[in-house]
Amino acid sequence: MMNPRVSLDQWRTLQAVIDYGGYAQAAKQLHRSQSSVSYAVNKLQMQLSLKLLHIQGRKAVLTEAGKVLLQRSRQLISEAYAIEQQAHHLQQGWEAEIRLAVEASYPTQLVMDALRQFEPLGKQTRIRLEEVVLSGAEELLLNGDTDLAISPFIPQGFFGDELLQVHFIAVAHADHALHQLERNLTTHDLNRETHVIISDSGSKGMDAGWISDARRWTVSSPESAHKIISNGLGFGWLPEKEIEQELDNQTLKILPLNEGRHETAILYLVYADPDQAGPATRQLAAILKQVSAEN
Amino acid sequence: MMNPRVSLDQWRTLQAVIDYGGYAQAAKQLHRSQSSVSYAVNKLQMQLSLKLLHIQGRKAVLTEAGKVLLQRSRQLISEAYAIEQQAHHLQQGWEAEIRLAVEASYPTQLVMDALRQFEPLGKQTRIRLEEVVLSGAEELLLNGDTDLAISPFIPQGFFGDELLQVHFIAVAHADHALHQLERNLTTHDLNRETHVIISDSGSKGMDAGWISDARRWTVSSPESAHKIISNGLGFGWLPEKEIEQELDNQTLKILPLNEGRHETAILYLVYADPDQAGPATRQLAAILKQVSAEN
DNA sequence: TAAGATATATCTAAAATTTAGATATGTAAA
DNA sequence: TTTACATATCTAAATTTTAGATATATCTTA
Repeated sequence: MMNPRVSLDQWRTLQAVIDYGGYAQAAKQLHRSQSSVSYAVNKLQMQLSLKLLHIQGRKAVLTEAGKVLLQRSRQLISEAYAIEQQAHHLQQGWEAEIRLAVEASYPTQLVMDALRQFEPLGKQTRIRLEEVVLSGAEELLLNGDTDLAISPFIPQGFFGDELLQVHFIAVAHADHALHQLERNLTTHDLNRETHVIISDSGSKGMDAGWISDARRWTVSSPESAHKIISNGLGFGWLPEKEIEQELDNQTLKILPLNEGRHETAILYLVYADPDQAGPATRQLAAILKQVSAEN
Repeated sequence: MMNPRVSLDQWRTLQAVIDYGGYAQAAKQLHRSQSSVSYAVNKLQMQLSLKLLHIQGRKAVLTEAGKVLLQRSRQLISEAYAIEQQAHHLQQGWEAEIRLAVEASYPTQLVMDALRQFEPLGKQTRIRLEEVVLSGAEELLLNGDTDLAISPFIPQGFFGDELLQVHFIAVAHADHALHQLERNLTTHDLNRETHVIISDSGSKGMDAGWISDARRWTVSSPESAHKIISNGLGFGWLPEKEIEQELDNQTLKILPLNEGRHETAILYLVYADPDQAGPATRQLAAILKQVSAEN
């Protein structure tokens, strides 16, 4: 097995000799005697059977081998230190990992903004991000497979805060048949065309839209739905924010429905367990609320 | 400054407890007493103010924090060990880095084959690969900026071995004007067409081909030349190996020249200094000769 | 070129850390 | 309940590391 014989302290001492410009200076900085520093470095060189420093005049200078190994040892030391930092964060209750489930209609940009803000505060906390659709978040919450979820509803027995309202608009490509009728559309009109709907990533199979549609395409992400509709292959409800530009330049047009032209989905931030949530989870939750509110 | 307080030995001991299934077993494997192992792990937990193990029944089991930190500490230990390995290789004279300059007309596949063979023998030796053209290798050799070079000639005062002969063939795309004449070509014919030549990556500016060409495109790599010629935008001499397929399927055709239809470039493996070359450099040189000979 | 200042090397005893061995305590299996 | 197994703790011994004193070497400067 791997059994390092050189101690971190020895590497650290070597670094100090170089960084502070000599054995004596290193000794002072490390609050140790010069002979102690000398001992540590000599032992290191002895163990490696390799000279890392040579005395040039009366100054210690790195050999070629010394340069190479010093550089690697710096990484080693900082990794060792980072582990201890993480231990400290864990000791204070910081989680090593947060599992976050995000409903796909929640704007990706906001997730990214939140993670960027969280990162420096996150103290070594990894984020495991899962994108889910509709009841997908609920399923993860019920199974205890996520710590936080952004979901369009709050499952029974859970707590959550409103994060964001997403406005869905019924649209089709400007060239789509539904836009050629030039009158308000009826259910009958819609039933003759391909309806693009987003399927559920959970296993419960709750579908949005009219389940009764004869002709429909089911896709697993809003991006796919968007792409299909933008290509004129069907109609459907898409998040307002995502299609602003296409509405502006008239590639997509709002369907002239009598009702249901707009649908609003409210996205909630749901905790797996608000009491057991650690400080990192709370921190991330706060940031998510903030970026959502700013939006 | 970063000053780890936990020693490698402590992390190593924690690992042993887990890997060998208990304090007693770890002690046996580490040739230490059970109380010594107990002491090391306790000190570790004390220093981190964090429980890493808890006793379940009469067995030591990792806590959640313990799992996270153990995993990271494994990396730490193996990095520490790797540094010592590299020290050993350096001690034996293995170079930390080999700088290799390769003439672009040397087949990339052979470089890759050689590096793949070298890697396990290379003992932590990094390779710095530079692709050069014509006098580029010479310049690096003269400036001491490379250890090994694959070059089309051996600069004054250097030593080298023949590696490979590269056959260049004068070609143009089948649809190219030069192929429509259906007779042997004259210098005059060539001068009316675009000649694609490879420029020099050195600063001396030795160009291959006829410097006198009125119409010529100068490119900095054989790949670019190949691409241009394959697109019918000019003619030029390309390495036989690289265009075998295109000659077979007749996209490229050999120019019916009276002379100079073929040109042979000999590539040499040149040492910056054969006496000072370390074992890794010699090893790599041997592999390069071998893969070149097999070709 | 000699003296003083600066820097590393080495020696020894003291201090600190780590280890082993003995024993205590607690759990699981027979 | 007894036995076997596993970790915890205590103390003294062994080992490692440290400090302080001093030696040796180099650079600076007069």
